[in-house]
Amino acid sequence: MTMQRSGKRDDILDAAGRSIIEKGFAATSIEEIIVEVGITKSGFFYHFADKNELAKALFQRYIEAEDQLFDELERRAFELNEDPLHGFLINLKLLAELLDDLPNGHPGCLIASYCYQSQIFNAEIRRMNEAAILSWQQRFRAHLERIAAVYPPRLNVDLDDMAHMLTTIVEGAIIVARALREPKVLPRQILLYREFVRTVFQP
Amino acid sequence: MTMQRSGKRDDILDAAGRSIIEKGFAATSIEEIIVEVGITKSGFFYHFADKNELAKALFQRYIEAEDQLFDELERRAFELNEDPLHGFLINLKLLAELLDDLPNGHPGCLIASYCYQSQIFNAEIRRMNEAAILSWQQRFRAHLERIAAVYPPRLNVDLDDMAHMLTTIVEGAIIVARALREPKVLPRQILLYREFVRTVFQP
DNA sequence: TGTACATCAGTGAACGCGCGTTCACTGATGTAC
DNA sequence: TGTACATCAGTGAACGCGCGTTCACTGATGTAC
Repeated sequence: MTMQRSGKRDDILDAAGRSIIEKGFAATSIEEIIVEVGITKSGFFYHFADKNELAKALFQRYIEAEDQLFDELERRAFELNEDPLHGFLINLKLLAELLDDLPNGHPGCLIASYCYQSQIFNAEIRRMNEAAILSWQQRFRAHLERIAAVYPPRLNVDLDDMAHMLTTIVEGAIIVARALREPKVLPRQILLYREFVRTVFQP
Repeated sequence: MTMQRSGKRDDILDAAGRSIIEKGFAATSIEEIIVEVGITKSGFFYHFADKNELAKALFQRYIEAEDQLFDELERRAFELNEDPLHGFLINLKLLAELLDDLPNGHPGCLIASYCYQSQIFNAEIRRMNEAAILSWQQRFRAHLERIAAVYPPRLNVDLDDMAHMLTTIVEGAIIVARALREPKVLPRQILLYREFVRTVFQP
């Protein structure tokens, strides 16, 4: 009989993630995390060398989850059809539906949350933040290029800007949705972006 | 000979604003503010009852400046023409140019910065945040309604969503621009939104 | 014009609390021989 | 199978520092009579 994985490390990451999204990293104390998880402070420092290591681990875990999620959505979107435009439009629809279901807005918040407190993190985390946004940019840009090869754009728009626009809208809509306490803003903005993409490319 | 206004209060607000946008509110200490301004800690507490009052005053000052700025841009955009669509397109162009010039991204950041640390502020500040976003929403929505009355939209889009989209894009683009250290993202995204508006309404 | 008082814009010293971090130790489980 | 040692996942107590806040006081300017 093998020992059950205790998973306290993951519990710490869960609790920290929730709190950081609510209050920011600086305002989230190790004390409150360990109370929620049910360990002592020394238990925390067994898992993480310092508070910055916690931020890093949380960010890594989040980016991996996000990448897997995008992969999965793409897979489902292109499963039953091969047209790049149609597939991307389905992809966006699925993304909107997913973010509609998620209760507290999706974790994408972390990027913005970190971004607004960048000076308290070390350079490594700032590089990770940059890399994450660039990888999404490239992912979206690849879609748009495949589309443009088949459907010449009817407007003179820059594909890089179009790709950045999706990241921009997701991050921005999370802020607006939180500030207004209207979670629907996020899926609705994604669907509006979808209309824009359709208008640009559809004959 | 009247005494020159010392303006230490404004100095405090300036220094605090800069630091909060860099590091967030919780990570900005009163200590570092007073060092930058050149007063003692007690001097700080002469001007503000506590740290939350500082946040509130900063936010108020920022919202007033932002409103005046939008008023001014509208005035200039509609000075030489009366067409609602043409005027709004000029308005967006002016906004993009303005944000292109501003060195550190515009202060719009504060909204997002506060939003991501909302739990450390009191309800009053959260209400102010909500009110600010709603007032922009109404401002943009009024433009779009005037446009739609003259130019029936060629796409089936919701005007509320279209209005929210501008706020969304500004807030989101600030994040992307900061994370990538590419300030041009902000003006470019606004111009892309402008293309969208043009496409929706222009015959 | 002189005096008394009020206000403005702070100073200086002290406070207690909570924070992140350290360090020596421990009890339960795993591994080698 | 028993024993010795190693590792894992923490505990408990203590640390010093910096934070936000308080409070009695002050020197310069403004105002009333």
